[in-house]
Amino acid sequence: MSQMASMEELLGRALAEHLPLSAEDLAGLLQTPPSPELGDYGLPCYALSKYLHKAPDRIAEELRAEVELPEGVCEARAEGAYLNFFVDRPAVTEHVIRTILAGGADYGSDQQGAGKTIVIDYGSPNIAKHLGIHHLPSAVIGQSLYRIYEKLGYRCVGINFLGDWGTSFGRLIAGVERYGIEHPERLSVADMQELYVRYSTEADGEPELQQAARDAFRRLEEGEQQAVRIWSACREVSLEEFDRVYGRLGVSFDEVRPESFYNERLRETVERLRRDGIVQESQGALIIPLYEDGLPPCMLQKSDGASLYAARDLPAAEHRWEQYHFEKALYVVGNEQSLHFRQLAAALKQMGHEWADRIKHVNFGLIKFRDPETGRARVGSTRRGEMLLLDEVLDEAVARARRKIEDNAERLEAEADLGELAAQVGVGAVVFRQLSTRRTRDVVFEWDRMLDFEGDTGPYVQYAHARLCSILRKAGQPMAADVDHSLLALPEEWVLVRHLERFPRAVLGAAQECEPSAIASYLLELCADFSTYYSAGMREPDRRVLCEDAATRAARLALVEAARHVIRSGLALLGMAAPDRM
RNA sequence: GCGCCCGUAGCUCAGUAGGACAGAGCGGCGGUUUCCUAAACCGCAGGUCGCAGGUUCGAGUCCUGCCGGGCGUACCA
Repeated sequence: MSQMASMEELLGRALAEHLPLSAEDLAGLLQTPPSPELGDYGLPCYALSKYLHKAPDRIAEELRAEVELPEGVCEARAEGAYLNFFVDRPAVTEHVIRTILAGGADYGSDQQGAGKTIVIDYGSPNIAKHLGIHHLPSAVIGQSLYRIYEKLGYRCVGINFLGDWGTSFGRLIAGVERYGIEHPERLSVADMQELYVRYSTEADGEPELQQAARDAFRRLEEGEQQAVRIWSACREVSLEEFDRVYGRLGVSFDEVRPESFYNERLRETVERLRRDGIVQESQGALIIPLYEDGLPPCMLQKSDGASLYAARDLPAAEHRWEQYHFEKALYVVGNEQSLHFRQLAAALKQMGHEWADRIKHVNFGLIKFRDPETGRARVGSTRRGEMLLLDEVLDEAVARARRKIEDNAERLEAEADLGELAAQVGVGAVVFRQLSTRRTRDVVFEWDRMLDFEGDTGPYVQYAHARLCSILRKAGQPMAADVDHSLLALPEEWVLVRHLERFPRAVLGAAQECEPSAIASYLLELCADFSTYYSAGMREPDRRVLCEDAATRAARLALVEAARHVIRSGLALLGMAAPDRM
């Protein structure tokens, strides 16, 4: 959808007539003054003085006199070293609101990704274990990036790369055999986890048991029937649980691809690497030396011949390339694996894959827990019982949301809405909390913080949306086809319009940085502006959306409708529901 | 030792390709509900932007060094 040139572009072109810079560069220099009284757009002239060899405030003054104001701009003022522009607010307001209402859910969309594919690897849990709170970041960041890139026109492929292969499954198999479990298919995930811990504990300091586990994994790799039977039973049970929990979070995938899928290819890959002289044997293990890249070697096989996860990532990456010829392949995986992904890219490069640099590790901070004794934060461990289940956290969030909703039950239309609404708000709080902070920061888990519904939270945004919906319901009239936008003259209304105008840029920024928190921050600010506007109408009936004057009311309703669209779209980009009432 | 991430108000965090006086939420104090949903709004208090240099007309933002925390660093993923 081609839109009219933005105000920045128009101003950039006008300024370029008088300056030795391109219209694009000048448009980029424009910023929004700290307060609306100063102007709507501002150009800092400091940087220009090195081209013009004049004092910045003189440049501002001279430009003010010279520049021919483009249509829609009504005044330019020199303010010290800044040249500030005042736009024709009704015209901009009309343009912004019309664009949003015409585009609907498409507002903020872009065609930059047309014809391009982005592969996103997220989720990626290990089977035979519950999904814990530490699985939250990858799942929701990945899902949000998926939606953000999709909005920009990319074809996205979400892949859940299941950890179903590796030495740890040797212990599980050995455990089933050792403890005489006859029907492994009847084990629950909890049973498997317990079995794993039991065996690991027992094997501690027992070389025979450790050896038995290694043997079991080797038997699995060799395709021995009993090992395969136990392992695949465990996988089935795990998959069911993953489906359910990811479903609660609103997370889904296009492909659920187990690591074991690459078992065959792995052999071929290793053979090929041997032929090409890329791998070396070292201390009985198989490695790809990466000294030239300043990295430790990438280890493919242990000295007992069992494969390592790095070995599985190579054929998986090649396979993804063959399937999709991706523009980018994102791996939404924690900080702690940053070395692994640098090795992966370097190894692929050595294998001659030019596309290796299209791989991007979208890292995120760890979820940590406060040690009750030392007071210090550190990564949780299953052994210390610090494994918090994703299910538990969501259950608690939904329960709290439910209580809150019951306090305001009169707002609901039907009893039946309660369960679903509680889920939308409770889960929304958890998802938003994760996505509201820049992804690389570590976070210390705290119940009250994770489940907060007030202040800078998901429910705050959802609440603003519900209020907007409520106004529209109460209006009880269809959206007027033609409204007089000049009636939106309140300062708070102008602030809102400027904010709505920024949404497309927020989406582009979030995509560029792979940073969903940019959307979350945007929404919080937008909703704060709306809440201020809304509350101003509490005291003064004239300032309400549903005011006396019919024409003003119609114009304000259009603004409300536009804001509702944007909040709804923003929440969708975060993978959150936008309930109509709460 | 080396690598990656982080270090902004008591706490949790924003700070847009270096630019107009460092912002928000929580917590604290004080207000707001005959009024479009108070999961809200308004006001007050609170900051040597880890430290020291450097680049620049200008640095929370860029460079170097150091300090503090986290996570990695060949047979886990």
